[in-house]
Amino acid sequence: MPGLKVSQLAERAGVGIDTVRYYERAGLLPEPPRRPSGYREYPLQAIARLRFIRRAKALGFTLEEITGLLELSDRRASVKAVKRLAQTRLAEVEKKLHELERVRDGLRQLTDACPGHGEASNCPILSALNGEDLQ
Amino acid sequence: MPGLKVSQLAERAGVGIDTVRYYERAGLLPEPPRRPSGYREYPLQAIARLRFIRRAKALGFTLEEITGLLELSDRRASVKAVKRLAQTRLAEVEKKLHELERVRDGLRQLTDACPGHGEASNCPILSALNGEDLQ
DNA sequence: CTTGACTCCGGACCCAAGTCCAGGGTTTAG
DNA sequence: CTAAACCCTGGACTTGGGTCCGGAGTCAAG
Repeated sequence: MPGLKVSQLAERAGVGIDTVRYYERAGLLPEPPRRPSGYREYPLQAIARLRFIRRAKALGFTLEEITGLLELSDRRASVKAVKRLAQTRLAEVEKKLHELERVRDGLRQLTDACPGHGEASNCPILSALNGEDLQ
Repeated sequence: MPGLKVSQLAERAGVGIDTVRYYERAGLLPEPPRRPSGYREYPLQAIARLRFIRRAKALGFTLEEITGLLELSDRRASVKAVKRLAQTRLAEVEKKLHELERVRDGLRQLTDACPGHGEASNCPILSALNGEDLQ
């Protein structure tokens, strides 16, 4: 009883129809068999594959990285490589996190120091952007 | 002694020449006077303005937000509005930070649980992406 | 005066990850 | 049988922040 149409697949996987076709072009989703009319007929596993992609995206993997993950998964290849990919991604996330923490601290310092009224020349935010040190 | 050429301005502000011209088109940098030949001649303040933009970008403001900041600064307008902008940006940063923390925790849990060897079917990372709960 | 470095302009191109469109053909419910 | 709803393709467009290109004009040193 397989034989999902693209819209049914998209529905059940929670993505757009165009996204399904885009993933196919991008090599994340294998080309499904076609009806004589040209309509794509997806097996039920395609749903799982799309959900895999969605979950990986939620963890911040790019489509390129997900392609790698899917290949590893398909080839039943070394768990080592999978773990490496996840660790790499984790390191990136941590780096980004630290950058954002720096930014947050800078903004917090500035907004805390700003009285919220008065002359622009007394605004520490503008002063900082103008390169004057926040003493 | 003002009269910086575009390359001199770009150099001293630490941006590319095309970026200077792009900022002009985008309305962040006022159009400078021209020589009869058409060459732009920048006043020294232009350096400060470009550096302002760089610093604001480092705090994660978009060019659109920076345009607003520059206007407020130019109009010597209410410090209140400046502070509001900074607070909005701070809130966005904090939101993004929390998202990334969630992602980090997810990845960490997965990489910690993964033995790093053995069969793909035992890999908690692939299992999680496949939608099996990490018990 | 010539040469090489600089500048001008408009427009094309880049990245990711889709989204939208037109102009066809197909399927299905009534 | 017909009309609505679906599907096909290829290609253009989106967002943000630039970057690159080509052909033509200009400027400074020797």
